Amino acid sequence: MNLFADIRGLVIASLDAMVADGTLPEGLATGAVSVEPPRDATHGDMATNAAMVLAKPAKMNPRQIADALAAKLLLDPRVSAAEVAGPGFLNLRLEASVWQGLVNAILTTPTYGQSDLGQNQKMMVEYVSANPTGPLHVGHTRGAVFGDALASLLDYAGYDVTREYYINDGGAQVDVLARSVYLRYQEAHDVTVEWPEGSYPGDYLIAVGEALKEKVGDKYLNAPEDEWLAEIREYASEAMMDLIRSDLAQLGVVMDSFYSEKSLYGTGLIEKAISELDAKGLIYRGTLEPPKGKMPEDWEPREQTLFKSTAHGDDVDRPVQKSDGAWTYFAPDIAYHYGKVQRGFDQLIDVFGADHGGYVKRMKAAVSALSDGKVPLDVKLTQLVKLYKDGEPFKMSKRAGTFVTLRDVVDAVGKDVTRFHMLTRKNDAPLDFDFDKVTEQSKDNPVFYVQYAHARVKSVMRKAVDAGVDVSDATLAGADLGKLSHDAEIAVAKKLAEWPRLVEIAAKGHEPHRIAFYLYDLASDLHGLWNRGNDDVSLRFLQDGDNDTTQAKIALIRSVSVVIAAGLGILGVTPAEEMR
RNA sequence: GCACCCAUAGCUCAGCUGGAUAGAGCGCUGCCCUCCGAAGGCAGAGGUCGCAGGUUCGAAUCCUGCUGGGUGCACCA
Repeated sequence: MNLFADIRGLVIASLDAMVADGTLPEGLATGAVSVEPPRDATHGDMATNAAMVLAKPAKMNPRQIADALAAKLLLDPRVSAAEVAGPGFLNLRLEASVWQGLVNAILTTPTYGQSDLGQNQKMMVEYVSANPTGPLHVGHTRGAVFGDALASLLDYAGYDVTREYYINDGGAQVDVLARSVYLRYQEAHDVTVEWPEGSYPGDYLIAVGEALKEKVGDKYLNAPEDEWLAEIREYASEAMMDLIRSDLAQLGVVMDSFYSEKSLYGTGLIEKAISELDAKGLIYRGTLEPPKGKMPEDWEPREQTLFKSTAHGDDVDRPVQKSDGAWTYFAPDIAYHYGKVQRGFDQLIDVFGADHGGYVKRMKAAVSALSDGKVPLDVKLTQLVKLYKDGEPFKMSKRAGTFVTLRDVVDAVGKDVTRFHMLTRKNDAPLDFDFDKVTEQSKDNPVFYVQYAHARVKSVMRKAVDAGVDVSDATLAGADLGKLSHDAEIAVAKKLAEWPRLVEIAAKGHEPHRIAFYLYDLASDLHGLWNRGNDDVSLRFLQDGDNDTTQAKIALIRSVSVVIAAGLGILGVTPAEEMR
C-alpha cells in the first residue's frame, strides 16, 4: 500500500477521463505528473503538478486544467477538498478515514513499505573488498555499513540483491603479507628478525605465525622463499579473510559471496574478457602520454596493450598489460566485472572508498563496453571518516599500531550506534565520528532519539498491558480507528503514509541515508504527540476506563513502532525495547 | 595541468532528482512535569543557498565560467 501511488493513479485516471470527454487533447504524456507531500502542510495533504506539466503540450492555461481536474478528483470519496494554488498546483485534502485506514493497513500488512519497484531485477552490490592483508579499519567500516544498508534497502524495494566481496588476493601485496607472516613464524621459533620497509608489522600477524608453526613445525625455518611462498600466501590470506569475516560479523554484515581475484587466473576468464573487448575494436597496442603537470620522475614511454576506455567516457585509455606482458591490476577487474555481466545481473553497484575515485570512469567504461551499455554500473564512493574523542581529533589503535580498526570502533560504541551514525550522512560527504557524541543520550544524537521513540512506544504498550488492555496486533487491527480524529494524530498517520514513497526514492537514488533522516522525523512526530498529552489530556495514549479509545491510540503509535523497526531493519540496527 | 566529489543559518547537516514563504539539531532567548519515561516538547531570533551568467511558467537543484576545500592522476593493487 502506497497512498501517494494510489492517489497518483487516481489523478492519471481522472486525466484520462478528461481526455475521453474532450476536456484535454489526446496523446499527452503523463510520465512527469507527480503527487507528493506539499512543502507546507497547510497547503493540504498532497499536491500534484499535473496542470503545470500538461499546460504546455495541451496548449491550455494551467489553472483551467487544474479546475477541471479538481472537479473530477472530488468525485472520489477519498478526496475531501481540491484547491488550485500558486502557478497551478492542485492541493488535495483527504478524508480522515483514509488516514485511519492507513493505520489499519500497517497493522495488518507486515510488509508495509516494501515495494515492487525493483521488479525482482538481479542487482549486485559489491562492497568492502578490502585487501586481505589485515583487519578492517574505520574507512572500511563506513563502506561496509553503507553497502550493507544499500543492499538491504534494495532488497526491501523489490530487487533480487547479491552482496559480494571481491578479494584482492592476486597481487604483490599478498606476497608482502606472506613474507610478514614468515617473519612472525620465525619469531615463533625464537628467531630475531628485522622488519623491512613496507612489510606488515601489525600484532595481528603474531597469532598467524604461531598457528603456522603449529601446522608445519620447523619445516620452512631455513628454507628459501620459493619453497614456502606459495603455501604461506594461501595460508596467510585465508587467515586474513577469517579475520575480516569476523570483523564484518561484529558489524552484522554477512556477505552472500566472496569472489577471489586469484581464482580468475588460469581460468581463461581474463583472456576472454579482453578478447571480448578486442572483438569490439577496443584493444590496441600503444604508448600513453605522460600526465600533464605531474611528470613521474622515472617516466619513459612504453608500448603496452591498452583498452580504449575513451570510447566509453573515460579521459584517457587505460593499460591492461604491463610492458613486460603481465596483466595490470585493471585486467582482472575487467574480467571480474565481465563475470558479473555473464552471471546475469541487471544492475551493478560498486562501493569504493573515496581514494578510488580515479577508477570510476574506467570501470564504468569497461562495464559499458562489455554489456553493450545494457548493464548500468553505479559507483558509490564513501568519503573519509574523521574520528574525534572529547572534541579532539583521534587516532591510534590498540591493536594495529597505525590505524583505528573496525573492532576498535564497535568495541567502543557498539554495532547499532556505529551503523546508524555512519548512515546519517550522505555517502559522498565526509563524516565526523565523535566517540562521545555518538553515545550521548540526547536528541542531539539521532541514534538515541530514534531508539527512544521506539522504546517509548514499547513502554506505553507495557503500561497498557498492566492496565489490562489487550494491545495485540490482531486486536489493534480491529480497533475503532474513527477515534483517531485529532489533527495531531492524523499528522502522524500522514508521516507514516510517506514511508513507502520514501523507500522508493531512497532505493532509486541508492541513498540509504534518507531512511535515517526519515526515521528521525518520524521519531520527532511521535515525541511531539506524546508531549501534546501534557496540555491536552485527551491526547494521552492511555485513556483510563476507555479501552476502545486507548486501543485506537495505541494502534497509531504501534504503527509508528512498526515503521521504525522496519527502517532500522534496513539500516541493520536493532530496535530498542527500552532505554537503559 | 586534468578528472571526480563538496560549498545551504554562528556550528554540524537535510532538502523527496526543476516546484509554493529554503528546513532540522546544537548554541542563544522565553515557556511546559500533582501527567503513559522532561533521556522529552512548544515558541522566538538567526539565510544574497560560494560568486557571475544562462536555460523556463519556476533554479539551492540543470548548463557554462570563476573562487575556495577534499581526493586521485602511466608499467603499484
